[in-house]
Amino acid sequence: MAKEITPRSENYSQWYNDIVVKADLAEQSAVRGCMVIKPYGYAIWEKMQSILDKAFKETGVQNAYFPLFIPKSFFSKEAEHVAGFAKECAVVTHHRLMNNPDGKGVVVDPDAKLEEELIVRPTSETIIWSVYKNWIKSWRDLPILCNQWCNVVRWEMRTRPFLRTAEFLWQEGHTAHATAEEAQEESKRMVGVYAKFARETMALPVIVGHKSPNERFAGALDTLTIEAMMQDGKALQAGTSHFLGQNFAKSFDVQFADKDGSLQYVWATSWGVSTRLLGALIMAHSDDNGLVLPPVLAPIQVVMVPIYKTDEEREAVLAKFTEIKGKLEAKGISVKLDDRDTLRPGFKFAEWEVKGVPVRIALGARDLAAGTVEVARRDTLEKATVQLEGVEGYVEELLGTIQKNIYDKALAFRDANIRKCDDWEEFKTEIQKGGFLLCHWDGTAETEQAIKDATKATIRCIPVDSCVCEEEGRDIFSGKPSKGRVVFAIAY
RNA sequence: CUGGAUGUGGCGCAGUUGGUAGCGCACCUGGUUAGGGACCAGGAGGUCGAAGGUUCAAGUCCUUUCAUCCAGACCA
Repeated sequence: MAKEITPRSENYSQWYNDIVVKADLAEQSAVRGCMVIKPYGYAIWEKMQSILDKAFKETGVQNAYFPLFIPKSFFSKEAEHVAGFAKECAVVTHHRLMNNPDGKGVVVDPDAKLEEELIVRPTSETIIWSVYKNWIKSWRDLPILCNQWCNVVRWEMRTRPFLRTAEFLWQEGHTAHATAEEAQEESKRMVGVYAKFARETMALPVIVGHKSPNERFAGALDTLTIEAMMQDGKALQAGTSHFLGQNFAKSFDVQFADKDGSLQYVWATSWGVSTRLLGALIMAHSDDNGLVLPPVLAPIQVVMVPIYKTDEEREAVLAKFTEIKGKLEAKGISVKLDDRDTLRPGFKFAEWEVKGVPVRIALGARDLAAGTVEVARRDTLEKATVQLEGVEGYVEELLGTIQKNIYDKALAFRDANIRKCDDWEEFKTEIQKGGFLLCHWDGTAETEQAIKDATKATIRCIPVDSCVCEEEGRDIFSGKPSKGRVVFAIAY
């Protein structure tokens, strides 16, 4: 089985695609720009979902579900919002097919044209706010904290597995509050949930910050983001949390009677992360041998590969493995005993490596005689011979070590690729090398746009919890005064 | 939408100046193997993206068309 992966250094895109395919995460589908997420890839997504979902619920958020289709009239109520999404919407115009009169296949029945077209949701703000209008009458009804796990469709011109697909899975939270402060706090709380998840679960050292006005969500007053650095030095927006002000409340006329009897528009937030997180995971941690999964997210944390020549040896090894497996599972560790009799050990080693399983245990007659076992770790590819007795404790500790090591490695990489830059000429060449540049910015959209036009670099965020750099300086492009540095990078 | 490229067994590819399709991997059978992607022997599987044209003869030449990939443009 050919599983060679193109080295990162040769073609980063190809390297990424290879890992997606060869680690058995996803494949291309018959529909342009849409992918099939395979069981192994989906299992990782399910782990992400369960951890995030728990974190959401701890903050009082409840899950709900809203329609896939949005009447065109709903969608066009918020002017900025529609401007942001209009170019990439799938539209339902008919509701029936009929046999082709010329006998070949089926055609759309022209008589089944919808009076009002339906938009396949690119995001659900509009349909949700049309519903919230009926839910909200009094200050006692607030806050409303809903999240939905669903798919959305954005007809992107160019797609890439996980990073940008025409259809993708995500969660979108939509909250309604009585005051601006409360809404802003909610928005901050949720970006905090994302940052904690990215760092502790995905081992991704993200930077939290505000988006510049140019990069904000269509219809938001403020957008908070977690920005990650990929191994080619490019930035990836991994999650966002928006303070929507009263824009949607006003567009959908959502008002409530306040304690003092006055009628007020509610304040809103929305926040989301998507299967793009899987793309971030792949690009941040993988190496040229394949996927590297942080133990917390790995569907299989430990794989056992038996080595034997005879049936007697096989039975003895499998019996010992089954015993260890029980002990590991008792500690909550997910274990796969690869007892396939048709494949050789070397093949299995390579296969599980491509799939990113954090720990591999190999056991053969030689080990049984010596009372030892071989434990290999995916992140460093190191192998150790350890005592069979108590190996479950060793493995449990190792999983924690690996989780931490993957994070530390990514953090060291990120920090090695962040630098300050105060000279425009230097900026133009440095930014092309990848990595983040911390530069002064005068706060204007014009400057930001000019820099983007000249270099393709955008302001990834105005950091609030790492790389914070509040100091007086002069804008790298315009030379105007600045109160602090922001993060510039070329992004996915 | 702009460039560039590619469509040939499941996957990856070769196929000279046109002569009726081949290789590697995977698959099936049998055997030997087994501590880093095994080996030997045998076997099955394709009207070469689609449509039309030139020709005695088209995977190969011409026209049209469809699809995909890469780089742009685009993208909360």
